[in-house]
Amino acid sequence: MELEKAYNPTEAESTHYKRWEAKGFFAPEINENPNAEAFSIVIPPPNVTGSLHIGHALQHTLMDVLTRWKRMQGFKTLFLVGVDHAGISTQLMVTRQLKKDEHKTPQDIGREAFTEKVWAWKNKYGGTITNQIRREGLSVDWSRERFTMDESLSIAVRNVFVRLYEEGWIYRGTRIVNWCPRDKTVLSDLEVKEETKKDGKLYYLQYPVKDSDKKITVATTRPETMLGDTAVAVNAGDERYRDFIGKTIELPLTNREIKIIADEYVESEFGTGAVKITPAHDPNDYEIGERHNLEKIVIMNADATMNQNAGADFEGLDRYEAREKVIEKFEELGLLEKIDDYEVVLPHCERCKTVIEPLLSEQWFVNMSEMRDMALDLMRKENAPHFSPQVPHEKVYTAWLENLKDWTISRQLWWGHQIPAWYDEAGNVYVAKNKEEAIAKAGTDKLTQDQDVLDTWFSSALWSFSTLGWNGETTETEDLKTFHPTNVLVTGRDIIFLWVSRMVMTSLKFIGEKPFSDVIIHGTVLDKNGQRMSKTKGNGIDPLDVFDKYGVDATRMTLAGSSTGADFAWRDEKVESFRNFANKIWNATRFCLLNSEGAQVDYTFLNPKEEAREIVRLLGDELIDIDEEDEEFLDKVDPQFAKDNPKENLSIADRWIISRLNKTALAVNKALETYQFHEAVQLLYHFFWDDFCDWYIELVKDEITSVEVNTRRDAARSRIITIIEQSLRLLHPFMPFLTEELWQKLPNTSADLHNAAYKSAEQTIMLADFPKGDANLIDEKAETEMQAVIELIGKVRNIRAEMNIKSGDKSAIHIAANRDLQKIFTENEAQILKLGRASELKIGETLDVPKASARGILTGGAELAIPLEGLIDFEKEHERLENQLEKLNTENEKLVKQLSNQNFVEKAPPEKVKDLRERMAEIDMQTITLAENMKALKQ
RNA sequence: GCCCACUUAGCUCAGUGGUAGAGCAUCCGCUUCACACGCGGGAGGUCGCAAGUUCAAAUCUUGCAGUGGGCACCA
Repeated sequence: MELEKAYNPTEAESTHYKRWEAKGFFAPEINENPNAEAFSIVIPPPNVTGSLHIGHALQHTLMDVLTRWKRMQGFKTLFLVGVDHAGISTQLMVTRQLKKDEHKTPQDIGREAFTEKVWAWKNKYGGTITNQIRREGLSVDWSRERFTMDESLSIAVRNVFVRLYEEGWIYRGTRIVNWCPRDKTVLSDLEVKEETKKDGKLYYLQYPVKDSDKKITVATTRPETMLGDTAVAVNAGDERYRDFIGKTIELPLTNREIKIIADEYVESEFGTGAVKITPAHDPNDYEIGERHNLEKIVIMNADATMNQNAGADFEGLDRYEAREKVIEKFEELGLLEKIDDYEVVLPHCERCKTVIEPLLSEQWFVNMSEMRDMALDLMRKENAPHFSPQVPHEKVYTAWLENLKDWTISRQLWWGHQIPAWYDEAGNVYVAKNKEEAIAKAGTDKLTQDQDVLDTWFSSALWSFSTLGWNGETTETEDLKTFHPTNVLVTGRDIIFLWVSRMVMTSLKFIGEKPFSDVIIHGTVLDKNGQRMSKTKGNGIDPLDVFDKYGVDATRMTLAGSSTGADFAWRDEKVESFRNFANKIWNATRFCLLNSEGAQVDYTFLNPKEEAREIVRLLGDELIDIDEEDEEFLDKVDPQFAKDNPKENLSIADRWIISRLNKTALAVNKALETYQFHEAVQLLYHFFWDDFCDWYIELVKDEITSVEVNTRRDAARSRIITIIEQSLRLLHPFMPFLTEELWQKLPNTSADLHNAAYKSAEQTIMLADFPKGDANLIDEKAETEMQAVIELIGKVRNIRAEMNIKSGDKSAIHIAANRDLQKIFTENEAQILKLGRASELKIGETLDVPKASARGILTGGAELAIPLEGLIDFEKEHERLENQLEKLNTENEKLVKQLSNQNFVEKAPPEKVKDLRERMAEIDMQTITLAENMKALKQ
C-alpha cells in the first residue's frame, strides 16, 4: 500500500466523523458491558447565536480528549452536547435582523410574533455552532442533544422556580438594580463590568440652607441625579455640619425641600463631607433612605431619559443632556462651586458596553443563602468540587460564595423562560408551574402572566441534571442514575460564579448531590502579543481558519499542549509544528506500510514475556524451572526455541522501544488522570518523533526493508507496525482523524482490537483498547544499553560534523571499551556502521590508531577514535578537545566544591553523595583520556 | 483599597529542593531510497531584583519591582 507523500487532513476529517456519528460510536449505548463504569461530561452550552471561537476549541478539545480516552478504556461514556438560548444576545440579534429586514421593532410586532421569529431564527441559524462542533471532531452524543428551552428543561425551570418561591427563597421586591438603558433590562451584578473612566468630573454643587444665608456644598459625579435628591447627609461627628443637622435645604431647580440628616455612612474626610442622597438612583443612598425613611423619587425612564419627576425643564432629556443642563442652571444661579477632574469607575453592561444606571425597580430575586451554605459545606466536608488547578480557583470560588448577595433573576426580555407568576386584577401574585394551577390557586381565570423572563443562567444552573431528564416532575431517570454526578466540568474562569457555583447549588438542592466531581479551569487564549482577543480589537483567531490551514488534529494538539489552566499567547508557528508532527506520523506509517508485506498488527510481538509464558505452557512447566521475574528468563525458557521463533529474538533496540512505549503509555495515563494534558502531549510527541522515528525506525530500517523474505524480517515488520498501532491508539484522543485514517490502513486491524466493551461494533480506533502500559515490559537494562549506542553514534556524528567530513565519505570507527560495552556495540554493529556512516567498526580493549585521528570519550570509560588520514585539521581537533575539556573542568569544579563541603557529605542523602562521587570519577577518567588525546595530537 | 497569578534561551512556554528543558527562530552541513511539513550537528540562560531558610534554592519564606487578572468601592 502506498500513501500520499503528505497528510492531507481535509478528506479524513470529512469522512470519519460522518461514519462515527452514523454508527452510533458516540452514544453510551455502544458499550456492551452491563457493568461498565460510567464517565460523563456535559458541555458548557455555547450560545445558540454563537459561532466557534478559539476558547471553545480549547475547552472542547480537553473534554473530547478525556471522553475519548475514557471511552477507549471501556467506560460507558457520555459527552452531552447542547446549546443555550442566550436570552439577551439572541433577542438583540433578532431585533437587529427585524429592523434591517422589516424596519420594525419587537414592540411593533408584539411578543408572540417576535418569539416566533426568534424560534425561526434559532431553527435556521442555531445549527451553526453544532456543525462547528462536528468539525472539531467532538465525540458528543447527538441523540441526547439539548437546548435550554426544550420542553423538559423548561418544565424543570418552572418547577425549580415554584419550589424556591414556596420555600421563600425566591421573592419579588423593589430594589436598586443594575439597569441597562440600551437593552432596557435589569442585569445581575455578574453581568456588569466596571470600567475606569479617566476623564471623569466631580461636580461641587451648593445647596442653600433654608432660612439662612449659608450653603452646603455637595460633590457628585452624577449631578443630574440631584433632581431626585431627598436629603443631604453628613457625619454626626463632623464639627462643620453639626449645627445643620435637622435643618432644611431648598433644593435648587426643584420646588422641593429636603432635610439634612446624619448618617454613619458619610466620611467627613471625603469630598466636602456632605453627601446628596438620591435613594432611587444609588445603592448606598437607597440604604440610607431606608434607614431614614426618605422618599424615593425615580427621575428616569427605562431608556435613561428624564421623566416627569425630573421637572418640566428636564423631562425627555437624555441623562447626559440633563447633566449639562443641570450644571448650566447651577452656574446661572451661582451655585456651581467648581468642577474637578476625577477618575471615576463606571459600571458598564457587559454585553453592549452602555453605562449602567442604578435604578429603583421591582424585580424577582433569589435569596441564595441556603443553597450557598450547602455549597460551602460540600467544599468544607468533601473538598468538592475539586478545582484544577486548585490554586487559585478554589479560594476564589469559596470567597465568592461567602459574600454572595441576592440574585436578580428577572429580565425585561421576551426571549427566555417567562416567569411562572400570574397576577389577578387586584395585583395579587400566584406562582405556579402553569396557568391552570395558577387559576386554581387564584380562583379566577382573569390572570395575566408576569411579562418578564428569567436570567439565562437560571436555566443553565440546572444543566447538569435537567439535561439528563430531571424536570421536577420526572425526578428519576436512567440517565440521571447512570451519569449524575458527572465526572468533570471543563470551563473558563469567567463563569465560575455565573455558572459553576450555581450548578453546584441547584444540584445540591434539587438532586441532593454535587453536579460534578472535578472542575477543570482552562486558560485564556491570547493573541500573539499577549493581548486578550476581542471583536473590537479584531485580533481574534478563527479556529475554522486554523482548521483549514493546519488541520483539526494539529489544532487540537496545540490547544491540549498548552499548559493546562495557564493563559497562553497564540502562535501559528506552534500549530505549524504540530501539523509537521501529524505529517511525521503519516510518513512513519507510510514507510511501514511500504514495507508491510508479511506483517500484521499483533501485540504479542511486543510482549515477549507473555509469549514466553505461552511457550512454558506449551512445553510443560515440569520441563523448565524458571523465574519469570528473571531478566534472562527468556533465554532460559528454551534457547533453541527462542532462536527459531523470531518473536522471541528481540534486539536491544526492540526491547528498548518496547520499554519506551510502555513507559510512555503509563505516563500518558497518569498525566491524563491528573488533567496534565500538556504533559501527555509532550510525552507522545517525544516518544513518537525522537524515540520511534529518529532512532527505532533508523535502527531497524535495513531489517524491515530487506528484500530477502524470511520470518525474521516479517517479525520485525509486524513489530514496528504494532508499535505504530499502539502509538496511534495513544494519540487518538488528541488526534482523532489522523489516527483513524492510518489505523484503518494498517494490516489486520479489526474489531478484535477493541476494548472488550465494544466487541460487536464495526472496527474503529476510537473503540480500540487504550494502552495502559505494562510495567513488566519496562526494561531498564535495554534502555541503558541503548543509551550507550545512542551516545556512541551521537559522538561519531558530532566528530564528523565538526571535522567537516562529507556525508558520502565513510570512515572507520575504533572503540576501546570494557567487555559489557564491547558486547553491546558488537550486537549493534550494523546499526552503528549505518548511522555513523562508517566503513568498519574495530572494537577492542585498547585503542590502536594513528595520530591523525579524531577522538571522543564515552560514558563508562570507553573511547572512540576516527582515523582521518589527510582529512584532519590538527588545530581544529585540538580546539574541539579543548572545548570539551573546558566543559568537564567547569563541572568538575562544582563537584569538587560540593564534595569538599563537610556539611554536604554529612547531611545530604548518601545516595546523592555516591552519585556525585561516581560522576566525579567519570569526569576524572574522561579528563585524563582527553588530556592524553590532546597530547597525542601534538606528538 | 483587598486578594491572586505570572516574571526561565531572541520568541512562546514546560520544569523539579540536588549538574537548566522543548517548540519556533538562529548558525553549519545534507536532494541519505517514509517525511525538506525532512535529516544530522552547533550556538544561545548567573531561571525579575534583594534578603532569608537549607549541606544544597530557578524550585521553599519574606520584601521589592514589573505585567496581567479577580473582588470591593467614597459621594
